Amino acid sequence: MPDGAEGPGAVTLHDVAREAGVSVATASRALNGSARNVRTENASRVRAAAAKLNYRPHLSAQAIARGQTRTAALVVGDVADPYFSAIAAGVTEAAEAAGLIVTMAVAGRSPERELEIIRTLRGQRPRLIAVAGSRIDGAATRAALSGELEAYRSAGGRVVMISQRDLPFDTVTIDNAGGAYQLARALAAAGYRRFALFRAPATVRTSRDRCAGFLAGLRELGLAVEDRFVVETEFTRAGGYEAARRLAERGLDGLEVVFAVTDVMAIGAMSAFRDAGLVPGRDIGVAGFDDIDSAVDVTPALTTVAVPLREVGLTAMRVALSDDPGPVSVQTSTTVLLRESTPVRSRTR
Amino acid sequence: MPDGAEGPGAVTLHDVAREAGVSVATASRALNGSARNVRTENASRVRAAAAKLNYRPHLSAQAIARGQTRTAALVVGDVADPYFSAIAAGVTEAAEAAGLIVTMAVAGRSPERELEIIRTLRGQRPRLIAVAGSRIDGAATRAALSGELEAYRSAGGRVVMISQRDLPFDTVTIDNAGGAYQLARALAAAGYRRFALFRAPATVRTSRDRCAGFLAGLRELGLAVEDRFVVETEFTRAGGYEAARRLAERGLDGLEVVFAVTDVMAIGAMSAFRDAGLVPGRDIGVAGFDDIDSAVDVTPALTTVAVPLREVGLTAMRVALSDDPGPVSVQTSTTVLLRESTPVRSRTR
DNA sequence: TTGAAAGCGCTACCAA
DNA sequence: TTGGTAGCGCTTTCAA
Repeated sequence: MPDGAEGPGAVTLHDVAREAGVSVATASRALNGSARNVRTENASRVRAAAAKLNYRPHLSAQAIARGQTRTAALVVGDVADPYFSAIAAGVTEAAEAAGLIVTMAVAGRSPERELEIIRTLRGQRPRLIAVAGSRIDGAATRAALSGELEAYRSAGGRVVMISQRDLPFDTVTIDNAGGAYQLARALAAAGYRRFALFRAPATVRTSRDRCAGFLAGLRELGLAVEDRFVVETEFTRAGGYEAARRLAERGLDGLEVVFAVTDVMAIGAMSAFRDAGLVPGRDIGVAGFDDIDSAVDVTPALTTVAVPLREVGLTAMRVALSDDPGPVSVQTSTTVLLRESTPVRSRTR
Repeated sequence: MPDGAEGPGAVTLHDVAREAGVSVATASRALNGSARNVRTENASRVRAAAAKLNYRPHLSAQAIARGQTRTAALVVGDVADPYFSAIAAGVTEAAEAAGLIVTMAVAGRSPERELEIIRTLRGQRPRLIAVAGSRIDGAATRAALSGELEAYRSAGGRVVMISQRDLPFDTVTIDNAGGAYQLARALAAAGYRRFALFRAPATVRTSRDRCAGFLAGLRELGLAVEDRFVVETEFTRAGGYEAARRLAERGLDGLEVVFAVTDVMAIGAMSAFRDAGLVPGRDIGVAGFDDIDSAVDVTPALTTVAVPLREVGLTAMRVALSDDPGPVSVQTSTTVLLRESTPVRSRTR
């Protein structure tokens, strides 16, 4: 009893074995091994003893002895963000179905923090590491990150990147460019001609892909976004708010619709427009991307590109738990949802 | 190399020690122990070897050897729910600040699942277990849950319950009754007299406390809620939607405002009212509880009772990591926020 | 079917 | 300051 002050310490297999009057080996077999080779009577004695003492096997000890854990590690940018929490929901659901415990870490959108987290997580020897975060191009940490994950994989671990295809690991991507492309066409078909683009710094892949897809869609139709209507801002609600505020302040000047690269930003933008006396959906169209839960609850309901976030999480786990060795890449498709925030424009011309 | 097919296996301290030409003891000291007692030259050799081999200490092995882990366990009802994800954000933030890894499990609002999860989690030997979920009264699992947690605590673990005070452990509660009480008074002061109540089954503590507080607030003013306006429904957006739909179908019949016990339900209700051709805030007032992010983004903005969710998470961790032995109970206060969904009623009478 | 004992990767004590 | 070594709680041979 090393830590008397801290309480009696947890019950060990030894205690159970003694209580049941068998050896630890037998107790181990009865509880967590192939119970087949244990006499029924002994097996039930052991189980009774375990129940009586409220025994739980020490997972770390099992991990050491067995040489593997039953843990899945998940890295997200921010749990409180519905984008990530929906993915996390999918991941945890699949993990629990597979009998794995999830350890989750929050990188807070910082590549340095992400790297540090993965270093630590690797020490857990999880069965897999799923990384959901915006890959930042040109981050100084990229090589280190890749090396860390590579070392983990070569030691037998599985890596799955969610929504970031530029690292040589299993990947579940979202068709960001394709979805934005379709959105551009849909908005054009609804009569919109003068667009603004709210985006994150170009180093954020997700943002860049969505922008590129959107612009490609417009270009095919002979349309474009004027430079002064391209606003670079933060990847948050506040960023969207701020961008819209600036725009409204300056005057819309013929602008018809804003595409913000995430719903969260779009919702911030709607709020700013309203605060500036503009009615979203009437005075200015607004579209987002992701189809987070609240997209249907804002008024007017937000036009967006639906991403099956929970399913992305499920898929990531399926990929990571499969036997397929080579870097697999799964692309989940997206769906344009036109809602009241971008009503059909009847142009008179 | 036991598992040749699976890869070379992870680098161990032995490998590092050999590479550096020192004993494992020295390597251990240089890397994870008090580096003071290691000759500078050796220390840097070891660090160099560790870096070269991309070594990460096996956390499970450390846990076994040291007799304790650096893990915090968190149980939530549903990660994708903003209520829980905000709490989770607070918990993870505090955990990471304390150098703890978070393992998170989702109970899916089922007491049985919650119990099973806690059993498993206990095997992790985390430093603490934080349980954020709606306590269900009369659940058959209550005693088992309590026993499980008690066993964990008596073995030196810390338990903190979030928003549920009926178990004998450290607790961080939300002033559900008080907040609802204040809300009732505020609505009455704004001129409302005829109320509806959307609540979860009475066995859900949070729901019950909020209802009780609300009714107490009304009662003090000589007001009440008619039985036919008390709707029991699910604790979700769909539940709120359904309740409002039924109400609208039947006819409001003088009803002035609905208090739904969570924002998520209130937002569902707003949506149903709108679908029934009623304008929330004009034809019918709506109020919720929690002040989730989207409460300000719906239109009209939702009147609610703000709960400092992230802070609840932070506080829970602070309590659990403190030395204070006795069951501590911290109550976080709430704030009524009157918004456009319940405009002041000018009664002409 | 059982128990003794050798590890698993690491820490920490004890001697040197 | 160092290395040898005895554990930590568990699994899994290997003999009996």
